[in-house]
Order: sequence, then structure tokens, then C-alpha cells
Amino acid sequence: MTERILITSALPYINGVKHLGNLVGSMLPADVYARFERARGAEVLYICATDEHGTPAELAARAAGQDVAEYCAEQHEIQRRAGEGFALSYDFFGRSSNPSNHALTPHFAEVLEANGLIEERVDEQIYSPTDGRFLPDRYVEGTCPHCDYDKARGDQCDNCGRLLDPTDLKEPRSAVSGATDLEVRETRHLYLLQSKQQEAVAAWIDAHENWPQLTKSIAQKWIKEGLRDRSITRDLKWGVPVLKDGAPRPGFEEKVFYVWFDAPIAYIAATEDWATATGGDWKAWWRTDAGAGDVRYVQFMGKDNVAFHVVNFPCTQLGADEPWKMVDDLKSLNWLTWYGGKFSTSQSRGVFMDQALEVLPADYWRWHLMANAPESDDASFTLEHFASTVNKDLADVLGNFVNRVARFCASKFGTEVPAGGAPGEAEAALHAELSTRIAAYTESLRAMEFRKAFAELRAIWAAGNEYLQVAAPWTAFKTDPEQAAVGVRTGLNLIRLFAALSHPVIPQTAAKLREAFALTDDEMRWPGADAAAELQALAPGRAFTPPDVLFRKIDEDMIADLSSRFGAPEG
RNA sequence: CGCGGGGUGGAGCAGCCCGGUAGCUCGUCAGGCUCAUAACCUGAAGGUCGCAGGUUCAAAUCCUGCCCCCGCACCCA
Repeated sequence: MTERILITSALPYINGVKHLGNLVGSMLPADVYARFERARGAEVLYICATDEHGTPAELAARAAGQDVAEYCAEQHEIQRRAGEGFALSYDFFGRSSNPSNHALTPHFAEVLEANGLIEERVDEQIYSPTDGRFLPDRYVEGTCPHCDYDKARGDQCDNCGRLLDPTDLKEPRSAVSGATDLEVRETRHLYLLQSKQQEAVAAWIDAHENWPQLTKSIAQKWIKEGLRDRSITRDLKWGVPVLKDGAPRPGFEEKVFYVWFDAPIAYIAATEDWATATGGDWKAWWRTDAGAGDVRYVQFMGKDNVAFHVVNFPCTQLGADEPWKMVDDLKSLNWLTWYGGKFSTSQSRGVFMDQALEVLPADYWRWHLMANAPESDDASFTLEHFASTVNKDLADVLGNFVNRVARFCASKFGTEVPAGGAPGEAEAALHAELSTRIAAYTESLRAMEFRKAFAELRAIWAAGNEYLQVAAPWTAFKTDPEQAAVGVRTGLNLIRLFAALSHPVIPQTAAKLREAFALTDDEMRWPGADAAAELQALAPGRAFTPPDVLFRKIDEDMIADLSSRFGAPEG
């Protein structure tokens, strides 16, 4: 029976193109895993979407002089294109602002309320008459009562580090307009009573011993501190309206659901949209009473998102007491830093997805990011390191191997897989090494241990060069062409094997190789661990077109150029 | 003592949970090969595993204390 795997990556926030850190934190590893499982023959559904609600979107739209809906539509399109450029193989890339989510989010709220897990409470919040809106903590600035720093934010003073309440600030002003006529107003909100779900969530977490260490430690920390009730509505206009029985909830006509309440629900809503677009059955993926019981659900996200996925969203799902499919495996990644510091949109430090593709092909970035993924700790991205992995791994080890084999064959035997000769000791040694390595590589990918996996893939590529050194068909050709044919035939078959094994991480390169050898779907399927068998896929007489040089190297001048372009620190 | 993650040859990382000759990639040096993108292959040099104690026959690995770096702190991954 075909394995069914549902994959979601954390939803990228709508504002602006994402940088490499965002990419490697969720969307890219999810894509690599999706491609791997598809090649293995699993039925995969990979869903993502833009997370569009909240204050930042409203403010960014205003700054751009656009209507929020219009702004989001435009940004969504930009992100969709960037994802396409990076060859992210979403089955569907949705939007949290779509009608499907506007229907499903209130549904969850209604069931939760029916189950006694939601209540209305009155809060006090800062209101700015000038801006005509309530101001969340970080949008209130003022003078710190402790150190007199004049740019303290409503939640904390960046100078002395003390935590603040917006009402503590001296001379508070709106960070949006600078208005100082702020007042405290009462406002009514819906609260999700997570404190009542402590035991249920703890039990659910305990049932997942196989989670990675980072995920477990974050989950347990929250449980240990005790779940707190949290407000799931906000005083904003842009978001999912708070409906009840299909009509605006009395007293909530001017409010919307909190972005973190509706965003995870958008995983499900986006799957509904996928179903509408393709004729698929979304319930078979999300409802355990409709076939989702045998689905394995895997989520990918940066470490900052873990709490929301192991505590808050589970509260929503468990509290609904409906047969929703819940996450099975959760891969969380640490931060990618830009030369040890933060990627910064406002100060334009770092490389963003669209800029990256303007300079070099997607596979260059994909390989470096995944081979050095921030799995056990934050990892530092530097252009020097990037150039080094691209030049050595991609150009020298893989690219050069393909080139030397294809060119030698073309010049001595023509553009067909040569016949003659029989495998000997060199081939036996190669088979033995590859069999072990393919098994290890496959196992690491299954476990989503990407650094380990791609170190293995690199070793597999290198094994090709080592083999060639031993087989030395260029020497054999002078005295024993049949013997040389064995080496070349094996080399060409290695290229086909590399194409299949490399496809999850460098799909565009794999596609070039596929084209060069006109490989069939079956020849691109995930290889088994019997290397001897795998290296016979291309039979003698099979025609091919020697591909162009696969990767061009990044030289010193280019590094210097990229450094100034992307704001790399000196030294 | 807010929370979390780290400090391993020049650089980037693995090993630490389940103590027992310190491993990988890059860089450096030497040799080989000449089919190939001055690429490839082989070998070598280079580390008292942040510091100080403790447990043990034995500690990078366990315990205690300290120092340093990074991130987070209901809303910028």
C-alpha cells in the first residue's frame, strides 16, 4: 500500500520576499523531503501558503499607499514567483486570507466555544485616536521610566532591557504616526482557555517520543511553565472576521481573529483550496474519519515557530474534539545567521530569495543551504563559505565528474553507452561502497537529518572520481578498448545514479542530466541499495547528449561583488 | 542567577544521551594522474576538545562552579 505523507512548511509572512534564513528554515527542507518521498513512490501532498493577516501587513500596505487586500495580493504573487524560481514543489501555495480560511477559522472558534474552551474577557489597551486604531505594544514608543532612553517600546526597553507595560512609558507616542494623544480604552476579546487543556496537550506531547531534541525541549518547557489562556482576537480590520452562526458576533463587528489563531488553520484551508483547484479530496488528508488515519503528517519550521505548533495549534485541534489529523513528525531548524548576525530587511543585510536568483541558479543556493542546514545549532552564512561549497562540491566533485566521463566517452566511443568487457575488481569495490552509502543516505533523508545526508551524497559523488582513478579508462583504451568500455559504461551509469539521488536537493541539475540521457520516470525513481543492479540501468547502445558544464565557479571577483551588493561585513 | 542553544586542529561542523586510542569538509604541504571546469586521486602536518575542580582504572563524553558567544522574551523566522 502506498505510503501517504502530508507535508506543510511554516507559512511565510506576507511582507516582502523572504531571505535565505527563512528559506532554509522551513520551505526548502520541506521541499527536499517532499521530492525525496515522491521519488520513493509515496503519495505526497506538500502544502504552503502566505500568512497575510496582522498589523505589520496593514502598516506596510499603508506605507506603500495601497489597500491591504491589494498589497497582499501583490506580495503573494511575488512570493509565489520566488518559490517557483527556487523550484519549491508545492502541490499548492495558498493564502491565509482566502474564503476557505474565513470559513474554517470561525468554525474552530465555534466548536471550541461549544466545548467550553472560549470566553469573552475585557482588556485594557492603548488606543490612538489620531491613527484611528488600537496600538499593539511594540507600536507604542516612549521614554523608559528606568533609564530615560527615549526610544523604548511598549513591551521592552532596548537600552536597559527591562520589560515594560505600555502604560509605564513616559511621554508615550504612536510608533505609527507619532501621535501623543494616546488613551487607554477597554476592549472585549475572545480568550482560548489553554489552561484547561494542559493535561490533554501534555499527554499528546508525551506520546511523541521520536521528536527531535530541539522540538521536545521547547514543547516540554512550555508545558512545565503551564499553559496560559490567550486572546485569539484583535482590534484590526484586516483578518478573519469574528463570525458566529454565519453573522458578525455581537460586540466583535470591528474585530478579527488573531493572526496566530488563523494561520495554522490555513494549512487545512489551503488544502481545501488545493482540492477545489485539482479535484482532490482534502478530507482524505485532514480528517481521520475520512481516510486521513493512515496519513503521516510532517511539519517543517524554524525554532521560533515550534511553540505554536506543539502547544497552541494542538490546543485548537484537540479542543475542537473533532477527528482532525494532527502532526506526527516535526522538523525544526535553528537560525541561519548572516556572518553571525541577524539577516535584516530594514537594513538590507543578507541575501533575499529574488536577489539570490538574479545572481546564481537556485541549485547553487539549495545545495549550500541544505548541506549546511542549521540543524543542531545556529549556522552562519558567509559568501566565502558559500563559494567554497559550490566550487568544491558542485563544480569540482559532481560537475567535473559528469564532464570528464561524458567528454571522454564522446571522443573515444561516441555518444552512446559503449558495449564490451565485463566488470572486475574495481567495479566490485565500487558496488560495495555505493551499496553502503546509498543505504546510509536514504536513511538520513528519511530521518530528515540533512547535513548528514548531504555529506553522504557528496561522498557518493566522490566515489565516482575515486573509481575513475582506479579504472583509468584513458590508460586502458590504449591497450584494451573493451576494458576501457567497462569504465566508461560504469561512469555513464554513475551519472544516471547521481541524477536520481541528487534530484531532491538540486532538481534543476538533475533535470539537465535527465534530459541528457532521456531518462524515464522509472530511471529517476529512488535507487535501491543494490548498487550493482543500479549501475546497469543504462544498457550498451543507449544514446546521450553530453551536457554543458553543469556549474560555473564563483571566483574572488564575484565574491567581492556579492559582498558589496549584499552588505557583507568587512573582514 | 529570566528562558533556550553553543564554546572541539587556521575556518565550518560531527562525536557527548549509552564514558575507553579525537572524526568529516574546506584550507595548507608533498606525491600521483593527465580523461576532465588549473579539475581529479593518494598521503602528511596541524587539536592538553572554553577555564577550574570532582567521580572513575579510564572523560570531549558524567557531576559542580566560573568565563565567553548567540538567539528569544505574548506582534518582524
